[in-house]
Amino acid sequence: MSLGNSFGLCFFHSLLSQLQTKAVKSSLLVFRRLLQSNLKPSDLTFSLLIKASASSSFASNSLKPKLEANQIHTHLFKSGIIQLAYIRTGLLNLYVNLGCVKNARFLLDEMPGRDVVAWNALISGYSKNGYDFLAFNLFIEMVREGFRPQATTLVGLVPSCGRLELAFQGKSIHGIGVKTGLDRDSKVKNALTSMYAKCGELEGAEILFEEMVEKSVVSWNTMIGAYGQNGLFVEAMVLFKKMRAQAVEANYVTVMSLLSANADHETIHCFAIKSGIVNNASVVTSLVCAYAKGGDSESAELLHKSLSHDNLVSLTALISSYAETGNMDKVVVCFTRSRQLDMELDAVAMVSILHGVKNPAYIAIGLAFHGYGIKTGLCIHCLVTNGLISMYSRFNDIEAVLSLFLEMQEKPLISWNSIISGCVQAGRAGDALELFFQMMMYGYVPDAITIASMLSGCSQMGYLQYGKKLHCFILRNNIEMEDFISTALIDMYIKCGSIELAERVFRGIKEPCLATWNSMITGYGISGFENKALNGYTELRKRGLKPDKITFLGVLAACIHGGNVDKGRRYFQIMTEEFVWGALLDGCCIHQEVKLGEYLAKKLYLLDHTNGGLYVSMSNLYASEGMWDDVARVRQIMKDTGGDGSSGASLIELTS
DNA sequence: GCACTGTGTA
Repeated sequence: MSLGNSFGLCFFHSLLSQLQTKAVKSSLLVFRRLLQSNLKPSDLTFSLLIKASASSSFASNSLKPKLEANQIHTHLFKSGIIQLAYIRTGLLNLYVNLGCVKNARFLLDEMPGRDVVAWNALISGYSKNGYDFLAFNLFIEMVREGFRPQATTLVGLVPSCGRLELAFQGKSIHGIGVKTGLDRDSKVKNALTSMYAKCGELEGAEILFEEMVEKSVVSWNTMIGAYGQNGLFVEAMVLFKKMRAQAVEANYVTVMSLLSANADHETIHCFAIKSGIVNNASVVTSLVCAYAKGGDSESAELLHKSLSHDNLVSLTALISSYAETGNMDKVVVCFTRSRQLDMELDAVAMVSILHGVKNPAYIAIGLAFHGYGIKTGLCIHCLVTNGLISMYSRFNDIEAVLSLFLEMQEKPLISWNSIISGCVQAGRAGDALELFFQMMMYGYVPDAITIASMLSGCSQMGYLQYGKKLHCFILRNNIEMEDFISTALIDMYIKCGSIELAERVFRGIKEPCLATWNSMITGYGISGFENKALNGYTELRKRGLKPDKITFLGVLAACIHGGNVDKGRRYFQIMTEEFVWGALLDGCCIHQEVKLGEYLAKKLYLLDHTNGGLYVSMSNLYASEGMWDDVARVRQIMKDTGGDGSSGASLIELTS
């Protein structure tokens, strides 16, 4: 009998250890089978059971693994095996992997003779789950109780300092490492390198990296990532080449780090194929994200389909790339697919979708997603509420915006920013100003984004005095003056009638971006400085910037204002010869010039009647003016000609 | 060691 028992157990043990690597079916199922066979599980059985559950519990959002962990916990409790330290730590680790840090904490607190391994498990558990302060406090508690930290302790704790950008605490840990000699451990060195990089102290990272005698692939990856995170993309690539030169084999993290360091995704894709890393799901997901970000939704979708298991991150990237271009039909298709797979969207995906609801024609879809958000509880996230606020403010529904805002339980700065910019965009600068004062009364300090919105509000109302106060605020608080803020500031001074002050701001900028040039050119135009506007255009071209629709409208407005028809005609010719007419048509959407738009659309049709984008632009233009009958008419034409304006397939049909 | 995300200018 006892021999039978040990044979039976051996059989189930080997089954459980196979599950660890395959991680397919529920390990608990195997365990139940074992109990049904009247076998008595030993501590080894439980150890294997816990390990098998832990390896299959990752990347799952569902409740099932958590319930399974609870069941294992119960069995352990009933059999008394939970008293064994190594079993208890295993269970603690399982809870940590499932994100149940409270249960893990309970296990540590009630542990009779807890050892340093248990402390390590919970410290790194807190850190992994983003409870950075708890991780730090636990470390202090551990040291106070007289435990000596190990290399594993530091490896678990140091990432928390990087995430919180607690450089000082990170350095203290580094100090402890030096004192105890633990810093000689290569894992500790890698963790510290990453911490310095995340805190923006690249020099520290470089020193540690150079110091390492034996650089593993993890070390190289860490340093490549360090450069990438700090915007030094060329350095990241150079280091990758060095790594290759030293014959260190790249792995999936290398590929992902390079992708996030803005490396050309097609090149990296080739490299991944050649080195056989392309089968890795994380790499494919990152590639989907890279293609999606680059606007190549088609390639992104192809890659996404090649994944054996659909995952939310990849799907979200795909959804957001469709949403970015306002292609809500595709977004809905992706959403439907996620429902069929029984995948629940998260707040990040929801936000991407809401971002895509720009065209008034899709307002019903926006409302439907609002409903979905309420039903699923996603609306509790302030991320989602901010998305809803922006969506409703795009449609000037300020009442909806205000009620959403009032219902928010916590109102972080970003939500104030959402609602203030929402009011400004809806042309209600007065309300924006009132909210701005309220925000200040609550003790919030405005950031660059608040200021940019408020400046835009001042332009609307012509509040020069208040605009000047905001300018002072920017100077006093050393708020970054480039691009957004300076453009808004210039625009404010122009709209408030002070071209001189606008010029002064403009001259203070070293490298004005296109938007800044545009606002200055437009400003000169409407203030009657036609020549200065045209000089601005020449200067901008000299600097190698590519003018866009707003530049052209600014230049044309300057010519019209100066009554200089000939010059206007000449610039108009340059635009039509060098750039597409379509840019001008989209420009009409911004200024809601329906008549001019129709004229341009006819011209464009003669040039290229297969251009589906033409109909889309016209439909958008009509929609922006609320001319719904005309929108319907254009859509009917699109249907009749078989072009839906976006799919490549229909274009092939038309030309064949 | 890694991927998806909101608020801002013309």
